[in-house]
Amino acid sequence: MPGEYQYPFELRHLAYFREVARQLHFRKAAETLAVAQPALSRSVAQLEAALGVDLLNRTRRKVELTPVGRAFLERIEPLLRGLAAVPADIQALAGGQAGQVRVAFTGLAMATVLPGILREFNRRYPGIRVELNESPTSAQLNSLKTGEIACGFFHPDAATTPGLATRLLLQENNGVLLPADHPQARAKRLRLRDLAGTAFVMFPRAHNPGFYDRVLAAFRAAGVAPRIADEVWPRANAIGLVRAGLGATFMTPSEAKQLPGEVVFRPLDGPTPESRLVLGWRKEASPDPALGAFLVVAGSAG
Amino acid sequence: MPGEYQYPFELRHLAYFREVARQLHFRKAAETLAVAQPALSRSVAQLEAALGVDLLNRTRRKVELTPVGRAFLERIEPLLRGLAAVPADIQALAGGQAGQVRVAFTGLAMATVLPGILREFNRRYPGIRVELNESPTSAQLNSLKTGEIACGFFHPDAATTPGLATRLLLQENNGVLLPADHPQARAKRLRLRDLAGTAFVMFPRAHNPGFYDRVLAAFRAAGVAPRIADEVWPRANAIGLVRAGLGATFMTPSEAKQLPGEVVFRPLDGPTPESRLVLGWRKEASPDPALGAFLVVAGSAG
DNA sequence: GATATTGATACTCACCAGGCATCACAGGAC
DNA sequence: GTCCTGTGATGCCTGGTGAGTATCAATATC
Repeated sequence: MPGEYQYPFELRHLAYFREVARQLHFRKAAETLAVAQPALSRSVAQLEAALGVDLLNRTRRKVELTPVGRAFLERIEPLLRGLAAVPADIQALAGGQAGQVRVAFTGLAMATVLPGILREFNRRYPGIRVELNESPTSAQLNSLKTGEIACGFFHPDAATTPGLATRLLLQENNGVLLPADHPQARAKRLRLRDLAGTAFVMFPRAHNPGFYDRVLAAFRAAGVAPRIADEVWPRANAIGLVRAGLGATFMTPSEAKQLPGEVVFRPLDGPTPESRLVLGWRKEASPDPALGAFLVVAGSAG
Repeated sequence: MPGEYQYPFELRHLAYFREVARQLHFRKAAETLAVAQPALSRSVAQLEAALGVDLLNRTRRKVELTPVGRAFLERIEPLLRGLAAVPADIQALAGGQAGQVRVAFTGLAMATVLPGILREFNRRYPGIRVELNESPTSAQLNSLKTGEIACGFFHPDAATTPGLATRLLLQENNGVLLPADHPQARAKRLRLRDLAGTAFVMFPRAHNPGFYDRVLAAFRAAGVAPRIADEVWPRANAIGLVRAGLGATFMTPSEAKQLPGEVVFRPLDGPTPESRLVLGWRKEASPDPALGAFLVVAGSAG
């Protein structure tokens, strides 16, 4: 039956036998093990009795392994070594000194807060590996629920998912990113209605319906019919399309700071959609220590 | 310090925890383990205390693994499975139902008793693998001393090596194996002096000086000067050389029975060297059980 | 043959794993 | 709300056993 206690020995027996097998000398092995020699003799004898097998050949003057004893030793040694390493590894894991965090992010996060957080995190927790995956908000919410990711940088919708904790990292009104040769590229400040007729590069609505709808609402408020040219993902490609002159796109000032030339960023006066970036994770009784470490760093950097 | 007892837990703790982690239910796990629930609770609590880490998250209504607990479980499961398999494997080994025997042999053995022994051994001990190596007598004696082989079929010299047990398997006077077109091939019986001038194929003297010298002694007794054409090893090649007409060679009747045509075997009257084949192994306090099984079969077949 | 070395044995003790009884708490039923 | 049931933890006691001390028995060395 699986699960039933099935070991005719304890680790003590195995470790004692191993030491005797190494030294082939009960007294010396007993000293190494910090135990009295009779206790060692009995423990090994018990092990042999439990297995129903002779492991050692004792004359009064010398001890040697039987062939079966040698085979037994070879079998248990790697297992004992494996078990010996477990406590330290687990403690490192629990102390947040080892392990991994799976993190999802959107393009905005990568263009703003994420690089700094990662740099700081790697400095403070070199033992923890961070697994990064760009992923739209909607997919992140799913992955959080299934446990596929430990936390995610995403754009919060109106409805907060229960069981999820979030921390606001960024909240900015969007401006527009224009090709350098756009007619309005000279203007220092713009309003949405100045951009009637300009094609916009968006992302698929399902990825973040909240923001998508705020964009449409801003157009409506400005009395302009939106012209959506392409929907593209991931985010970096949208910037590429703007750079290629295919259209404009919405962008926060923080993100725009990172961009090299050939495109111009202009803030928008009047109605303009707002972007919010949050870091979200599951509320849990015993959070993953590696995640805990990540949250600390992300919090102090935010 | 290597060798010191370094485990903050016993197998019991690990097996108990594993069962609780599987069922996520202390009472059910306790039943499976045939132990009372309080004992199980305390054992797991001890394990957590020893590691200084929370492995389980207990509310009064449900139990779940912490992330660290999951990592711990994943670490110990393969090790526990490995240890669980050890006793049965070792007992099979000790019972001679598994394992391997390294066996060396000379050409004479392979041409006479060895195939039958192997057939019978494989039938009776299908779990034991036999590792075979053709090897001259002198090399076998060395390999026996070093433990490189468990037993060997070889040709005993006058001096028996101490610590070695042997069993005589074959003792026959040699005849000669002649090419089919040899002048004396028609004669039913021969004496050594009839073969004066015939070239003989031998083996390097160092491989079995005892027999080599008995050959020379037989020539001397017959008043014939030996003519050694080639020295070749392994044995099968000598027969090939005879078949090719390059010379004659000494051979026992048992071995000659196995040979197909193009060569003729003739017994020798008068002085003729004697071949002895023995099976030899180290005398040991605790012999390898796989070897023991092999010796039993080889004994009943001999 | 005397001596030293070494593993096994006898005896005792202290510890602790395990059992039983019970508690404390959380959910569900109504 | 109240009761009931199911759950893991706690308190207490006992039997088993691992470990220590003293000693024995056997063998190799001189």
